[in-house]
Amino acid sequence: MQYWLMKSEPDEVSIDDLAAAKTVPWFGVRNYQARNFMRDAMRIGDLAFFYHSGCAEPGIAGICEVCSEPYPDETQFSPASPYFDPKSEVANPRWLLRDVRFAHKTRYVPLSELRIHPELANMRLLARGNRLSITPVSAEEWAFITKILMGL
DNA sequence: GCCAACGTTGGC
DNA sequence: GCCAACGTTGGC
Repeated sequence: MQYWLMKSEPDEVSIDDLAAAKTVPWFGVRNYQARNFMRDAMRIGDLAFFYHSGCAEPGIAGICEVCSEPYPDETQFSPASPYFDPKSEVANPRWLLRDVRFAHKTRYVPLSELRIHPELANMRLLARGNRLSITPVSAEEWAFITKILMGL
């Protein structure tokens, strides 16, 4: 069992959108490292913090659960999509994704609050220059953040 | 809108 | 395989 943090722009898919849809494909990832996490490292049942990025106050908005095996991201083949990749072939898709299922909406924990805690100093999300949209979360970090969520 | 940091591309 | 140029991410 591995833990993750997955970034989504709330204008595109927010935690409320996920709650309404129950399950969504994690489309639009166009970074090989993030793709490899989805393709190779994730397992069904893994839990992830659902993080709002690219908004006024970025932060953790909820928890979701990985609920499918990897399969091709349809948007890579759709010329109308901003995620269209003309170099990807249907027979050999470049971009794979997994479905995630809504688990909980949590208290909103802003990035600025995460940065305060020395316990989270080594969190991948907080590393200087980090741009990965999917990052692993250690069991210790997961437990600490979960405690923060319940404690306040 | 700015810009630091990083990833990708492509010429050599 | 190097690396400069370019594009993107994402916080501020």
